[in-house]
Amino acid sequence: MSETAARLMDLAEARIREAGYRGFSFRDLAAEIGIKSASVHHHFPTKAGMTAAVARRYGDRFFELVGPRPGENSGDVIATYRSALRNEIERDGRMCLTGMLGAEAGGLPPEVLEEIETFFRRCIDDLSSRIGGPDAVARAFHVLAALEGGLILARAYGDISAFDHATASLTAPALAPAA
Amino acid sequence: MSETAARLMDLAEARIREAGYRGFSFRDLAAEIGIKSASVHHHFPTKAGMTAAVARRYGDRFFELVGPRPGENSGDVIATYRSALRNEIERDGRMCLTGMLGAEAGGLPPEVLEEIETFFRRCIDDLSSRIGGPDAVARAFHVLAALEGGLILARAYGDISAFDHATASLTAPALAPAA
DNA sequence: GTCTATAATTTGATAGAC
DNA sequence: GTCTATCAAATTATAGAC
Repeated sequence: MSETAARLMDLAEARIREAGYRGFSFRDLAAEIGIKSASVHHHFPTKAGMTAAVARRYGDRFFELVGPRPGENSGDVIATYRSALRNEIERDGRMCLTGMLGAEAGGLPPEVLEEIETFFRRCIDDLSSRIGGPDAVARAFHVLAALEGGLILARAYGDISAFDHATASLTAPALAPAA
Repeated sequence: MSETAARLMDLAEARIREAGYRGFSFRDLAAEIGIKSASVHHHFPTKAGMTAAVARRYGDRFFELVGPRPGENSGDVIATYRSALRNEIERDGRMCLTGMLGAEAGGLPPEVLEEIETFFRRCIDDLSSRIGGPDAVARAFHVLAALEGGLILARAYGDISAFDHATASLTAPALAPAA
């Protein structure tokens, strides 16, 4: 992949995380790096295809980032996921790409939807297998939901501490909620 | 408010929950009820203003729906919120309106953002005061995040059981996570 | 790989008649 | 309250020269 294509994907990723699938245009991306929109189409024929490629790359990076380390325990896994997603909003105040596109799922081209579904299935598979125990799958769903929802709250509040409040109990389950 | 205006708001709400703020147009709404887009502008001068009105009405309905009942305990409150948000995806497979707009926060007109922020603040205030206890605020954040994130997962999976898995532990905290 | 040029459509919004 | 007519801008995409 050319460096121009990579820069275009970087820009598209940032815009999608900021305003969603309909929140960016080829003209925007082109202008930002000083080329024309027709040249963007040379690298990515369609917007749907480009978005699917961005989502796939996002997933690849994510799973490399949260990959298992020898000797970890289940608490480490959740903290790793939490840290990875917190980093998104800490960097630039934006959503997780797949969280954004998951919310918008009903209005997305099929090829994008497929990438999003693949990403989340992979998350649940990975998380649940590393958490282990009888309720591992449900706990994986819960962790992922709290993290994505925590990002939404932090966005709405314009304050990262909303994410911290929302997700603190995930990594300290032993001390957790009492009625 | 005229019945036409109410129907337009209903349609806008459904579209936003499906594809976000940029996922609907005045022409779409107009066509669906058999009028012209110029007539929509008569009821709602701007798209941003209409969306803010839709968000406000959504919040008013929501808080009426989850309003406190005498004699409830903290478990009831969470179950009430859970049921209210589950109902969204159960009805038509769509997101919570404010969850969608919260994710898109970075790309929204200020007047819409303000409504979203107000909604979530009110949620946290209400939830935390009814949950009570020393960690009430953090628990309120956590509950709300898990519910909104649960909706995202259900959308991405195209399966409401993702929401159920993700949020089941919220209403049974005593039996919850063990390492 | 980038450009000019252009097509076909959609968008938010306005003016003014009825 | 709805219409026709229109606007200026933006959008995705293509053809073909350089």
